[in-house]
Amino acid sequence: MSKARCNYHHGDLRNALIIAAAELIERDGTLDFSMAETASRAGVSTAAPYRHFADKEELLRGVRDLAFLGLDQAAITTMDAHEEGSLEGILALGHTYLAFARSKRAFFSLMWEDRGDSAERRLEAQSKYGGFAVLVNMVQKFFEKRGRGELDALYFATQVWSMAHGIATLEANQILDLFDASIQPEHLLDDGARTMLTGILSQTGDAAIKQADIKKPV
Amino acid sequence: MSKARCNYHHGDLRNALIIAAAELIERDGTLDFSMAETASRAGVSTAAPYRHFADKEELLRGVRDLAFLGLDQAAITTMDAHEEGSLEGILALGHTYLAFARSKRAFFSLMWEDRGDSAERRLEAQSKYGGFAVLVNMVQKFFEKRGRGELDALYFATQVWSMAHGIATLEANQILDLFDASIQPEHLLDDGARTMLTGILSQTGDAAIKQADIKKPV
DNA sequence: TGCTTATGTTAATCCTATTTACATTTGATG
DNA sequence: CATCAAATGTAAATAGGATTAACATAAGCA
Repeated sequence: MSKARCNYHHGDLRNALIIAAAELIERDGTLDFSMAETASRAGVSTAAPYRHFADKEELLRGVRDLAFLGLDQAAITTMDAHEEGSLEGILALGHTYLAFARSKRAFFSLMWEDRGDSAERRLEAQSKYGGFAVLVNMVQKFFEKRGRGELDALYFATQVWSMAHGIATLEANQILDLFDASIQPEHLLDDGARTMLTGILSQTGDAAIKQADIKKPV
Repeated sequence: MSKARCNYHHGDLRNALIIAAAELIERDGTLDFSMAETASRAGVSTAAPYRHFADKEELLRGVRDLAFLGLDQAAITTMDAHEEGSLEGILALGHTYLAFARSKRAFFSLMWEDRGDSAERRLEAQSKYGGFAVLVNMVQKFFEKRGRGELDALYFATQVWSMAHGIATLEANQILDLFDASIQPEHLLDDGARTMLTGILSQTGDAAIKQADIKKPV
């Protein structure tokens, strides 16, 4: 296509806008970027974004998807760097999560904030939380390696994730150190995760299975 | 004072505005209320709020303080309804926390979001988190009742709180049920809290103390 | 080539926060 | 009590930012 064509039609404006918005969020550390600046950064007029996004919320959801890709990638890298089924790998994944929350605060809050997604979006959302899938997988391998593959990995992964998420959220918002300046988030997380994962193992098989069974009382 | 006086000077506009804003947040379920509507709801002109708050952020901080009072009150009520030192009381406190997060989503996120508080505000903030103080107290009593008063209640309370906070946050944003529709947040929390609190007790005194000691490695 | 759709542009429009200039009240002080 | 300064309100701008309307250009295709 000719230069003129290239000049008028961007070609991939949708993604360019998502990236531009992400850069502004990164630059200012807040989600309060302006549509106008985003557009100008992508080299188009202020109205152009509305050809690709109904409103700012929709653009924000696009940025969120991008952020999830980043976290998922980090999770996979961490998993690959550790022995399959090792506790250490799971703890490292927690550190990765904490590091992400700290270094990308705005993105982190954007990712988990409820932005009134449509039903369809919620349905496909599950596939986006790749990081969580990685955790479930690692917990499963952790149990299997110890001959306890019958334990509900999804359940325990959710439990560990909840704790990691709580610490990460509090840490991202600088609340954790308010009560105890010497607190060490990673240690708190390691300790808690270890307790939850090995606690179930130390019980007798029967008792353990029993606890696993009652995890979802009717 | 005369009627005329009452009419012109509100008398307690600052608080009236905080309450008006809280009502709008409650009504719409979002923090995106307008200053103008807040003012009119309090019966004053749109510029009046600026005599009491530098900007919307400051008003929001006022609302946040109010929200903390509500949570603290709920925490105290829960504590008073249970036997001192009982595990059940601690679990009930977790349920109170979850219920608050679910029924007051907007307030809940407002409370923990980092809103760039000044250093002074951060200093006095600790006194505001009364709910957490209640938890620390209950954990302390829990340990004492079992002859393990030497354990670090602040540390374990933080651990339990982190988990409760994670579950509450995920639940408030409707994320927890995305992976497992049948998941029961309160059960997840009870189970996790029980594991963390009784896990430490089941160890031998020496081992337990050792673990407690290494909780804050230098 | 000529039509239809997609994608951009410019110039409004609208909503809301915040400020400015002016008015009223209160409270302290002589 | 009379008066002045500070506090608290009001009405009328100002400003910034999202979103839309009307119009232009490019692409894809019959």
